[in-house]
Amino acid sequence: MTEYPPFAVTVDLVVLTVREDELCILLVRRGVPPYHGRWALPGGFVGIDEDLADAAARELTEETGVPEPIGHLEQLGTYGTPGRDPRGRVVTVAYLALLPDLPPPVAGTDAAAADWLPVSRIADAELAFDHDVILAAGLERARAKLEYTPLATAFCPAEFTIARLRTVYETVWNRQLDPRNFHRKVTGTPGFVEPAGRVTEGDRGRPAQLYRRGSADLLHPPMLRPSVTRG
Amino acid sequence: MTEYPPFAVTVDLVVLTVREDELCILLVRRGVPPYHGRWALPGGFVGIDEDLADAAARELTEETGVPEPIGHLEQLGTYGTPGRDPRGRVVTVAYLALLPDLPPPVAGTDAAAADWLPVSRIADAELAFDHDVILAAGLERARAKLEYTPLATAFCPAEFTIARLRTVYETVWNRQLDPRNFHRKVTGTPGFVEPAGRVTEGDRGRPAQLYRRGSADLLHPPMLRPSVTRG
DNA sequence: AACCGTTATCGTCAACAGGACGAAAAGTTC
DNA sequence: GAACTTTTCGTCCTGTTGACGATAACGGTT
Repeated sequence: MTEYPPFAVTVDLVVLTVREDELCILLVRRGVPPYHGRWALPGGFVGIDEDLADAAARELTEETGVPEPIGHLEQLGTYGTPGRDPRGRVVTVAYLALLPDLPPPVAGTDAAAADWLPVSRIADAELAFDHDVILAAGLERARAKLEYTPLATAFCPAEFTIARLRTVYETVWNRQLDPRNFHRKVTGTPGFVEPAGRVTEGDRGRPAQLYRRGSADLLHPPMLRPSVTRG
Repeated sequence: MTEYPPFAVTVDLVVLTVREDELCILLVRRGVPPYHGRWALPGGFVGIDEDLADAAARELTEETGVPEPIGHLEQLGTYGTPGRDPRGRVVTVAYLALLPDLPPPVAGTDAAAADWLPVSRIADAELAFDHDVILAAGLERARAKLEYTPLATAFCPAEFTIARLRTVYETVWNRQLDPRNFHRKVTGTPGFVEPAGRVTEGDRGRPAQLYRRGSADLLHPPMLRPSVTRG
């Protein structure tokens, strides 16, 4: 293998959650150069005998403390422009994680701090490396996938109400949805959700039916974003 | 950089086209070990100072002889499971290319032969490395993207008829579509196609209006695949 | 208990989109 | 010219969707 150019390979994570009606991302403040003191996506180098997905899951567990099977983790894209990392030729494989609301994260070894930040308040050029580009790709992927997959359920706990699911859509899409039409559409899409048989208690208003994620992994028909420019 | 594990990075291409009512993929027969004599996706190692997308475009031009701006090229996914390449730890970034029908390719340096093969006739375990998995991902990506993007036009020459676009959909989806409803839907979706002002000549039947690709890169409403199981 | 605010859920109606299919238009082939 | 092929427009009918009224079922207040 000495005949081929040597690269370093990392994984970086776009970890999204919905908390308090805001779409938040897990960021770490870098404790070492380069970009010392800047916010960055959590991530790290891939071991020479480690699978890419395993490395992503390992980093996710390290940063959040949650076991893997919660939420959703998928590959987002790979970024390897020469010069994107001043330490040398580093290719990073970005992963997108969608998680339910969790307790605050713990700082890792290389990170001075780790916290959930609302994506709406992340200014340009605030992030290390090309992480702003990766974040933008993750956001667009998440918004698109809510349309034609049941992945909004990954932002919810195991049992959730239709209203909770609706706030997920409203938060990620930044659009208000009609509660009655949303309820009809979600319960009418086969395999999206299935009733858990229990209801909420203690909240204001009428108790709501609880649901679990259904068996479909593609929505037919899809949940189309409103207010798209049509003819 | 010597402190980090050294990887080799390659690009591999899933190059699809529609020819003679069949979805075809560009494959090369390997002329060197490993997998000597087996069909494989075209690809190669990324230069230490080369961008990933540039490497993909370079390989595409080398194998097909077409300049880049024709068709469509996008990143598909990254595959890096340890052991997928017997030469060592190789991470490959797969790209998906959609091209109009082209003349037969020329064999490259490392390839004994290169040719278009109908995807329907590729048997299991016929491909080198994990290229069968990458091919499956490329096919599914292409099928899905025809639904909500105008990428079917990438399979067509610069000017094309609605009927030509319909055969693209029918071939990629392997489903028959009603010519009248398809015509209404395509011409009614804003930004999908725009008339070129000219008509075909010399064919059988009534001459058809020629169209170019429109300005939209997302279809509203999308072209939904028929015969999906609904309630 | 009576009332009110809040939230969940069901129903109604009109507009629109989409599949099935008839029919006319405009060429080529024999 | 007759037959055939292909494009393009129109019609009918059904199902989906957005706007919104109405009712159900709770907690809190007087």
